[in-house]
Amino acid sequence: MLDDRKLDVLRAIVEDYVSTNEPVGSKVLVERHQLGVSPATIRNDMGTLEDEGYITQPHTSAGRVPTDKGYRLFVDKLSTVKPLSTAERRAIEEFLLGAVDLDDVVNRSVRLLAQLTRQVAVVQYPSLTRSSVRHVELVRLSETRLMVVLITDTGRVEQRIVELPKAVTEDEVASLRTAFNGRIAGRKLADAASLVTDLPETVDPAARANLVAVMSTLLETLVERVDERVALAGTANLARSGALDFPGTIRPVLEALEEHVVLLRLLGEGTDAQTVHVSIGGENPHEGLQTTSVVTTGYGADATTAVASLGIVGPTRMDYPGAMAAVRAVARYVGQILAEA
Amino acid sequence: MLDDRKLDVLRAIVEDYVSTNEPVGSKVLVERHQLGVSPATIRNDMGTLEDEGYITQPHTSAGRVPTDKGYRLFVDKLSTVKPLSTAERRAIEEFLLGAVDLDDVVNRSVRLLAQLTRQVAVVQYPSLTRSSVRHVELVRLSETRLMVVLITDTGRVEQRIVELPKAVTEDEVASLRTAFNGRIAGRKLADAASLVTDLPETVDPAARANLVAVMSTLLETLVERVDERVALAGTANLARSGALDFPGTIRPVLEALEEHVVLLRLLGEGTDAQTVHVSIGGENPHEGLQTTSVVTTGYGADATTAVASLGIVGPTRMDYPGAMAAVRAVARYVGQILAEA
DNA sequence: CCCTGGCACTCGGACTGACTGAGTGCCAAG
DNA sequence: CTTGGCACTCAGTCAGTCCGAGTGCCAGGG
Repeated sequence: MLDDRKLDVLRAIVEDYVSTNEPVGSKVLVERHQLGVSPATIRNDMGTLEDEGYITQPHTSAGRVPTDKGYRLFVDKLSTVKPLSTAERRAIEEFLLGAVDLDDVVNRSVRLLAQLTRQVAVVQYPSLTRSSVRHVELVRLSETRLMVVLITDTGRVEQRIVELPKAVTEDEVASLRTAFNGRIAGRKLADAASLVTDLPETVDPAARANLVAVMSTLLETLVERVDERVALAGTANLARSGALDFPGTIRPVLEALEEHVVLLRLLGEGTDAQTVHVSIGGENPHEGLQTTSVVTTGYGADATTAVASLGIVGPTRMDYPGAMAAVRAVARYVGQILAEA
Repeated sequence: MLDDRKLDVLRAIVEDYVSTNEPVGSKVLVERHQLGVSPATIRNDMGTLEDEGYITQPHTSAGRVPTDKGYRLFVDKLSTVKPLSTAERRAIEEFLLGAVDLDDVVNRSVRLLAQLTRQVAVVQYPSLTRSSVRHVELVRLSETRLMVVLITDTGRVEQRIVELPKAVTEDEVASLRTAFNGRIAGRKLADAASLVTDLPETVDPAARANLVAVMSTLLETLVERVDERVALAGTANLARSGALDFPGTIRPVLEALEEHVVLLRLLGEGTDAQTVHVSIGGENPHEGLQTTSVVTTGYGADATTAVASLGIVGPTRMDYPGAMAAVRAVARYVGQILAEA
């Protein structure tokens, strides 16, 4: 059905269209690429490509434009990941090395990614449940108020204030602190929940009531913590090509990007640190993102287990090889930095 | 120069233009408002208003549109702050009361403000330097690494990891902790810096080297902490009226909004918790915001001292009375919530 | 002195029709 | 299977026309 030349034609169409933003016709196609045949032949090929649904023409007397399906084929079969230039690599490295803490790492990454791809960049903070506990700190604010501070190995710090049902002394807090840290430090947060539950048996029964309160707060922090944080940058890039890439207005896209729930769902697709996940146009779950493509991948301290995801959002007319390369590269560097911290 | 009727005319022009988004002519003006005179008279008034630079016409055969100067006069002299409906007040209250921690308060506020005004909302996190210290916690991560956690009375928590020049024991950390907290808890962060400096005299000289390291980190946190955080919401509102309000593209505006430095500078203008500050069009320092207006005010636990600012950014063609009322109301509620926490 | 109605003028926006050129689909021949 | 030729379609552009909103100005009246 689709012989090699037709695939070449499709690739050429995608590449030309991405770079020129204009429907591409048979004539310029043979001029710009060495296809070795005449425009008429290309026209025939384009005809079958259109029949198969890979390309379409905006109106009768215009050239062809790739469809979502066409981009999909291009991404899956026709494109090779474009390696970044050494200059780019060095820029990434330098830029990220200056980071002082986790917030800074995330912020720098997201800006960097936006700048590299000239698209909207999204970086998820390292997930709590997928990180391990480095330390739990209990701070006695008053007799009945305790601040629980959770520090993970990815450098993330979360705190919650607990109202205690019963007053505690500084000493009691100290013993709780030791008990907790002895138990769950170094464990995955997901496991920590169960470890905490059977802790009460081993401690002074007098402190039990308070313990339960603290425990439930901890659990709440890690389970009910749906508000996983994300950082966003480069929204101005959406307005770059005028309204050329988006039908009428970028409003629905901006709205979708403001819903962190939506973003997290997008990022959820690419939890694997090895592969780069691409979601094109209509493949996206969210209504407002039907005209966009999303390129994501996971990142983490080691290559196998991802602690979170990052990626970009842009028009379907996007430089996929470049975007995929940038996303992958930034993910690797971020993972590396996390591993060092 | 400008008698009462001319001012009435200006007010009418601003109000009509804001609601219809169309240049307003003399005829519709007398139809929609009870001015008691004929269109011809209005035309004369409009003529002088134009001579004075308060209004302008986009092209010859069109109606008039307010200039920045016109909006300025309107805001200063002609508008009365529109009180919010009780339904709106209740909505604000309900929405903010559900907040669980500082992050939540800020996020809810910014979304609420965006929704109320249908503009871009900006909320600054309570400033570190203007808050007081509730507690300083030192966590010994390893022999030479210490985590410093700073908790303010506004509920903000900041942490930094310090590399110590010399190993410390758990006991030494404990004594440092007590020394710090006895010294600076309850003081303004701005004062804390000086209090810490003369601390060394009173402590075990052996711990000095470490102390200096910790101290400088603390200072760094509060002084060099230029990266005051801000939350942003409602950017999709910029794309609402198409490109009607912004010449060509909203890109420069989006770009400006991504620069947190710019945002902070905008918010810096309105540090007073009593008054609402309005900056119109060309009055804005930043290039990309020449076509926007900014409405800000300070907020804080009590009415006199503001710990941070919040506000909105929108096109100069904006419902100023409504925006000012919403900004003020949200600021008050946020202040109230902070006072309770 | 100010207000008013009348009138000529300007000019953007909408509509029309003609033309151009890019691009296609199809067909018959190599 | 490829190719050149040809008729066809249609978006975009340009010029011309018309309409109406809105203005500025002026002379007359309270």
